[in-house]
Amino acid sequence: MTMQGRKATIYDIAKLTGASPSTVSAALSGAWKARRISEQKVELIRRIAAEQGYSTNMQARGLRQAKSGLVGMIIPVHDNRYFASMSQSFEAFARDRDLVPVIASSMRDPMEERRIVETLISYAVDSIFIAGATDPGAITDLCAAANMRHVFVDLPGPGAPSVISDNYLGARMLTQTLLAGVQPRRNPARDRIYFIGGVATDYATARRIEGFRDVLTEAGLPPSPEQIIACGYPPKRAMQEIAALRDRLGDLPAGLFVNSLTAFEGVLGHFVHLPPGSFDRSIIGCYDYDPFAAYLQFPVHMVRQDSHRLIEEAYRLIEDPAPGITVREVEPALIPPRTIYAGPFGEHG
Amino acid sequence: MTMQGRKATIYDIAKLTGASPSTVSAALSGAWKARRISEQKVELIRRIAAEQGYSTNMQARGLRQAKSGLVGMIIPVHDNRYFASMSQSFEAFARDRDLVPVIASSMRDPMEERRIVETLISYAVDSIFIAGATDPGAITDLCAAANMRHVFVDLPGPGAPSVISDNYLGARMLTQTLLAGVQPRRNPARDRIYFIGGVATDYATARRIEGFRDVLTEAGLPPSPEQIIACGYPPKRAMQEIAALRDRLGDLPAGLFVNSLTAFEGVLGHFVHLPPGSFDRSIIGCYDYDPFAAYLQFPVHMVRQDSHRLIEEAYRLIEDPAPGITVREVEPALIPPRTIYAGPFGEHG
DNA sequence: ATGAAAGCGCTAACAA
DNA sequence: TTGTTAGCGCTTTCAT
Repeated sequence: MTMQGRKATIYDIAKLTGASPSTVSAALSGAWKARRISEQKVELIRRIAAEQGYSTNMQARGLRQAKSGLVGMIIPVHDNRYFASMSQSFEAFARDRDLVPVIASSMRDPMEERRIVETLISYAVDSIFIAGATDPGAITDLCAAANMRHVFVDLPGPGAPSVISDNYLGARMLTQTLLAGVQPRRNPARDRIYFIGGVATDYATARRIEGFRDVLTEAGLPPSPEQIIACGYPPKRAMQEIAALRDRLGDLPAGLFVNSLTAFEGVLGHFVHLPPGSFDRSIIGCYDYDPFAAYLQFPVHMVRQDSHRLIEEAYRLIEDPAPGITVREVEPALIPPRTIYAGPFGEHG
Repeated sequence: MTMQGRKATIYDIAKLTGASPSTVSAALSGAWKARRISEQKVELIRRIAAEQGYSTNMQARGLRQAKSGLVGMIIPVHDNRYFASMSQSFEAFARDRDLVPVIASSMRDPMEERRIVETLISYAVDSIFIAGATDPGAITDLCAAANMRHVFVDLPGPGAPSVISDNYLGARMLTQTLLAGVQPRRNPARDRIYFIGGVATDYATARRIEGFRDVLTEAGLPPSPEQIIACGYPPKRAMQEIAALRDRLGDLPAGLFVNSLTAFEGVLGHFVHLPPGSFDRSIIGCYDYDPFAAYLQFPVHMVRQDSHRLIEEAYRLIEDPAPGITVREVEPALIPPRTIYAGPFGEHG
């Protein structure tokens, strides 16, 4: 054990072991069978390197090999159960491949999104996973110019493979469930199901609205435009909108399809001020799952997207790209109220 | 707009603009006042660079400057509201400094923790933030050997500055609140407050147990050992333990101090099977805040640790290190039941 | 079975 | 005001 100032390099180890830098490099990087270095020497080099606290300078290796050992992912926000579990899976699969994950959040800002992609390219990441992109076209352009492999998760992008969850199916399932549970009170406006949250031009939201609309239409209850309140993702907006809706209706609607956890947070922010029992005549659903939302004061039907499989498939698509632009769909699951689902990392805390 | 195979380098731009590589470098890196390059030339270089889709190769720059522009952080898990909001803040502050955050989760595995530190060192990150370390000593050793600046968040480490939240105070506040709310039923064992979750040897948990114990002792109710169930963080363990406890007592205890969100998830997993009304005679508290936990079927008193300030202070300590080993404490806040708190990123979704 | 040397793309001294 | 050159630490031919 030595060391003080500078970090040890292969030259230091070379000097200490009497081998050449290239031998040290090969011994330490595992490329030593090909070079047929004696096991003895490898042992010695390994020992001395460990003693010196040597570790490969990844910037140098990366520069030389024109790759970094990093993988990038862009998510809208960290502080959201859906994306947080994506991060967890992304990291796990990255580790399996000895890659270091770099996860950045865009706050759903297209400008920020592009900045992040440029940064990741600068760092020569292996590939980029883009979840919940707001401007997939721009991203593909940037990546194409830099010859960067990328995959879209959660919404399809042009010119790159995508793995998305079946939003149409999920929305249908949730809407059907809500529909089966509405308790009419002879108040036409109130007795409808409302859709709240998300951005209507976002792919995922658009597909969910389609599912929502189709199920209602098939039931002979085609939704009017004011039933679809795509007020964005920020909690505050959803809070304002649900308050306004309740004002208009004089009550909560018979059914509520909340389109994201963040919108649901806002809805909850409003509910908090309501007297208990206010929800008895409403049925609530949320697209996306949160364990704590499973046991609220009122039952909540949730759709759980399988973020783990989403990421797994995304890695697959990146690693052996099929010819043409692939779009792979993963089925979401309906989680009944009061159900705690333990994810793939449930053993940890 | 050109480009096909290789990415453009400063040499390409140099050739295209008739300037030298170093001029191009200076023009593009912003170091050009010092070099007094004519604005004209800078403009030209900028334009051509943009046209060529040039972007700095950060591995090369990093190798040359012996730093990478990356900052590392280690958290136990991504999928947890407390650590997820830390990530969000960590990223925001990193961006302010033009640094790229690399966030890795250790799953509270000391081995993994060390592996991550080594990896981050290999990538020459600027500094490392360690949240919820399980083996701070080992981390400091590794960092010291590599001369790596680091800061402990959430628990104090040896040989490096730390910024922690005042766990003792938070636990006192929460315990006092619970104590004030217990509804005795003349059943000595049941009428007590139980502490569940966490690892007794972890710093944070230890401090919280102290606070818990002290408040109870001051109230003339010194806790017996079986009142403190430090069964770890995994939800499943907490679920088993709360079930066992309920078996022993024949009922839920009068008060429950849940020591983390993950343990709380487990507790909830048990509660789900209980008939409604089971909680009317229990008062529940949770150390750490989750917006969805604010509106459960039963009221929950929560302690919100100010992760944003924690991270802010940590950056401060890293950037101008005070002489000696600093430990800075940040006060947590008690959040009453049914309160939705909007964090610093509440505008986003 | 091993060593010498070139070069990845950049920046920083040093010249001019 | 700008150009030349060395070198960051590594991998990789090419010799031997």
